[in-house]
This record gives sequence, structure tokens and C-alpha cells, in this order.
Amino acid sequence: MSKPSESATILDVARRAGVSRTTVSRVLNEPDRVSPDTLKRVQDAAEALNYAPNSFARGLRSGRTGVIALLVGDISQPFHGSLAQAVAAAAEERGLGVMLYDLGHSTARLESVLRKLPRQGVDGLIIATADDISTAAVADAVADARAQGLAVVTGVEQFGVEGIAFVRTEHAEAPRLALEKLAAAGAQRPALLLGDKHGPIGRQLVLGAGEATVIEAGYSFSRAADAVHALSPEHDALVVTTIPMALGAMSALAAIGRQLPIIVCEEVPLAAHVTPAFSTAAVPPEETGREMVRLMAALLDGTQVEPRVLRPVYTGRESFPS
Amino acid sequence: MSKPSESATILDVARRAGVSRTTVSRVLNEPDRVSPDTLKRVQDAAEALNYAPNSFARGLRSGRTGVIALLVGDISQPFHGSLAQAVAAAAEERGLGVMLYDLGHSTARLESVLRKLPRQGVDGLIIATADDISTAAVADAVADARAQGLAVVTGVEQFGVEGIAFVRTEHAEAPRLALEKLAAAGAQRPALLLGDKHGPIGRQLVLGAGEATVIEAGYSFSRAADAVHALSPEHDALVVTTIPMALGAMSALAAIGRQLPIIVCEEVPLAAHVTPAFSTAAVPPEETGREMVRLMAALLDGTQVEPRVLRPVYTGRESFPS
DNA sequence: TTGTAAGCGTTATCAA
DNA sequence: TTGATAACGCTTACAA
Repeated sequence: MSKPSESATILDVARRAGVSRTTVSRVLNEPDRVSPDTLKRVQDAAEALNYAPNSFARGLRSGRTGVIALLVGDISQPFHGSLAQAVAAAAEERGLGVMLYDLGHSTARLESVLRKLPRQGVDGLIIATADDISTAAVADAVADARAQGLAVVTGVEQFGVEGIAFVRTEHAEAPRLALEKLAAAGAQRPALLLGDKHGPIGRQLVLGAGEATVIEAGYSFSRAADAVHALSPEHDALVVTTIPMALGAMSALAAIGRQLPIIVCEEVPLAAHVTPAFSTAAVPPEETGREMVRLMAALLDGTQVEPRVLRPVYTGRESFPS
Repeated sequence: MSKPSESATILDVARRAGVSRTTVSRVLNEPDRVSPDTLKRVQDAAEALNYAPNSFARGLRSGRTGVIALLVGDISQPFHGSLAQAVAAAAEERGLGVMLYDLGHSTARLESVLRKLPRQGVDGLIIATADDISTAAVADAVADARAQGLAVVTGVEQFGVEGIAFVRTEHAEAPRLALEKLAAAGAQRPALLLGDKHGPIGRQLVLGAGEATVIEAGYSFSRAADAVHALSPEHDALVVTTIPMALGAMSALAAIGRQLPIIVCEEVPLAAHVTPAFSTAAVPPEETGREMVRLMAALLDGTQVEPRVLRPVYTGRESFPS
């Protein structure tokens, strides 16, 4: 409709409403401190001019940008996509923008991103990769980012660094839940197929393994497929960490004409879409994403948040119809 | 290592190098116009102070941010994830940051994002959804964004709006290629399962349908599954637009104990990971993403680019072993 | 080749 | 409850 080719500034609004810039600024930032009368006049003027504050000027003055960085292991993978979606949605609810950084699972790249982030104009960063990233170089880069005033949130407890928030998830509960279901259905020798045993998540998953055989397979489709080829024949059920790994396992099993009950520790739309659909024992990415943003928001405005613990839930589907 | 808790400003550098701010600024922006001697002195000072220009101040002054917005239909879907990955990588190569906006396939949301984007501090935006978005309201919002100086790139020709760049893809070639392969292998009655017939891409796909029966199914897993249930029994092969749709089709077929050769018009890692792996006839998302950024970069620095046309390629896998 | 000085649009401090 | 005014850190005429 109306289209001012050049965008209106706070001064334009002030003039139109017959007040000072200060008042306009107040209407935007602390509406309570302004009389209802002027409030309305200013709001009308702003609306009429289609005014929106210039984010640079605001950032320059306040040191805050309303933008956070999301560092993700590999956005082409279903889980990370769902997570990014959740983060973006939750961030938007709080008026935060999200800058996307894909790490391609590389620690070196993570470090270089961390190094330049403080100058990119973001208020904070979310490190959403599950990879084991606790190298000295990365820890140092994170500490630096913190020192430069950036808020840091991770998806899992990662560094010894003070002052970074992380999502608390009962990861061990996922395999435990899955194995329980399998046992109840009569499985005798379940195997737990892990990406890694020693990463921040892997360590926790091992705790939920119980009697099950633990196999470390790497996080990729093909590594998981290889691991399944080497699986001894007496195993009669599988719990697998990620969807790509589970697909690799399925594919390897199909190749040798075998079929096993499978439960996956990752809940994404895709899980329900493959054939057979995967049963899952997992925390939905929406929850994790939402929690990350909640922690970030708290860090940003110095609020206290009570710790919240995320628990995996079981969803039964065809791959293991319990 | 070194960590100045507060970051150094241009003035700090100037003082340390014994020059004026102007000179420091010049060293950064037009190094040629400064004597080799001062150049070095300033650079040393900048290095010593670990100086990096404040992006707000710079943006406020110059109006440019080095950040582009990526608007994507649904980042939780494999194709969009791969595309985002490609865009992020290509953007980074050119020193551009990427802000992520997930549209959830909603036109209303697209419009609201477009409306506020001009004030979010981005230089341009890439609209990467394949949905039909040519409503009057959206077109108006896009025109507005253009008028406010934003560069606009779309994944497919979308609006009548002047001055927006778009990726040229021979979409019709994908079904054509697929149907050709199927015919060569003896398929008599192939069906082409489309998300929509009248959207910007759907229209093109129809052109490549040839003799095949065209079925409009909607873009989701379940809609595609429904469509397949209604498929008449004489059809003996399927060409499907997207992976989620193909999974829906597979699932519906499996449910009635049928199996058909399938070729999908979307090439993502997942295609190779499902069982049976999908043969595809498609332009890899990396190419599309790269091209989008190429167009964006050209728009941003006013360069001319020769139009480049993307062509689908065929990749044979288990779902149709040709 | 270098420096002076005037903004860019906003918010924060003070005073009215 | 409001307003004048001074920053924030940088770029860019215009001068020297």
C-alpha cells in the first residue's frame, strides 16, 4: 500500500506526532512511562509512516542486536533441520533473529566460526552439534567469545568453561526406554549401535545400555551399515542413535535378507515416513530447540531460569510394534 | 590468548599508530590511498589490539551489512536443509552471513517476514520456497522490499516484479528424463505425481509429462499416500516430485503389497539412504544454492552475470535399477 | 598523503 | 510526563 521509498526515521515519527525523538523511543521501549494520549498519537504516526527502528543504530547504541548465531553440525541432516526449525521459531517468538552456521561436522571450522563470531554482530551463540568438540583450541575460542560478551548455549554439557548454559537431557533414558520395550516383547540379545562411546552424549547413552552389547559405529549411514554387517547372528534387536545410522542398519540388514526390530533415539518427521516407520525413544527436537532459546534468552537479559530436564519419550511405530 | 575484555575501537588503533581515525579507516577500506609506511604501522596497531570494526557502526554509516536472509519453506525437510547448507557455504565464500527464516509453508508468514525484513539489517533476501507464493499481498511486500533497496533472488521465476533475479532451471527436463528411462525399461503406463499443477514449478513439470498420467497430490507424505491409494492398478511406474511424497507413495504401495519402479525429482543424501534407494532426476541442491548466491552477489555489487541454466541429471539407484 | 568534522538513527542521562 | 543533548564507532566530503 503506502510505500515510502526511503524508510522513515524516529525523527519523522516524532515530527508527525508532534513530540521529541525521546518520546518516540520511549513508546517503543518503555511504553509505561508515557501518557496514554501521546502513546496513541505516536503509535498512529509510526503506523502511518510504516516506521520500524533501524537495527544498526539501535545496535550501535545499545550494544545488542537481537540476533543469535546457530551453529549446527550438518543442516542437511533431518535432525539438525528440525532443530533449526525449532530454534528459529522459538527465537522469533522472543524477537530474536537467527544466523545460520553449518559446521560440516568439522572442529576446525567450528573454531574459525567461533573466532569471527564476536565481530559479526550477534548477541550470543548456540552450539547445537552433538559432536565431541572439547579440543583445547575450541574451548579457548569459546572462552574468548564469552570474554567478548557473547552468551553461549550448548546442546549438551561440553566444556569446563564457566558461564555457558547447556540443555540438560536424560540421554541415558533413551536406550533404557528402548531396551525395556524390546525386552518386554521378548528380545534376548539386543545391541546398541552408537555413533561414539566417548563423546558428551555417547558417554550418557552407554549408561543406559544395561546388558545390551554396545557397538561404536560412527555417525554415518555407511559406517552403521558396515557395523551391522559385522553383527553376530544371535542379536535379535537393535537400538540405534540416529536416523541416518538406522537407515544404514536397515539397508545392511535388507541386503542380507534379515529384518530386526529397531528403535531409534531421534524423533523427526522422517522417522514416521520411512518404511517400516521407525519407533523412537527420544526428546523431540522442538523441545531441545525451545529449551536452547529459553536458556539463551535468560542469559541475554540476565534472568535466572530454573533448570529444566528433558526426558525422552517412546513412540511406537512399525519398526517395532510393541 | 590475548583478550581485551572490551573490544578496541578505531580510535584506539589510531592513537596507538599515531594517526587519525580517517587513516585507520582508509587502511581498512582503501589501502592503496595510504603510504606503505603508515599502512604497516596501522596494521600492526590493529593486530596488536585485536581490532575488528564494529559492524553496526559500519552498517549505520554505509547501509550495508554483509548479511542476507534465506527464506525457506520448511527447513525440517531434507531438500531445504541441503539447500540451506549450500547457500550458507556459498555465502560464506563471499563473506556474507546468512539469516534463517522458516516459513512453515505459510504465505501469510512469508508476507509478514517480508514486511519486517527491510529493517532487520540485511542487504538482500533469497526466497527459496517452491510454493506458489504469487498472491497480491506477497508481490506487494516483495516490491516494497525492493523499493527499500533490498536485493531479491528467488529459486524460480515468481513475480512480475522488476529487478528480482531468479534461478533458471529446466524443471520440465526432470520428469522427461525420468519417463524416458522408465519407457526404455518397458514401462507402459507411468504416472507423474505432482505437488501442484499450477505453481511456478508444477507448471513446468507438467510440460515434461508427455503421455504420462498427471496426478496432483499436494506436497505432503500423507496426501501423496492417499493419491497412491486411489491410483488405478494399471499404472506400472511412478515419477514423484519430492522425497516426502515418494516416501508416502512407497508406504501406501507397501500397505497394499504393491511395488512399483519410482523415480524422484529431488536429489538429497537421503535419497540414497532409504530402502530401496531412490533413483532421481533432479538438479542437486548444491547447484541451486550456489547459483542463488551467485545471483545475489551480483545484485549486491551491481555486477552483470550471464544467465546460467541448471539442468537435472539422472542418478540410478535401487528404486529403479535401469 | 593525511586530518578535520559532520553526520548515520538510536538510546541514555539529565534537567525541566 | 516530556525534551534537549550527548554519545555509540564508523565513513566520507572537504581541507590542508
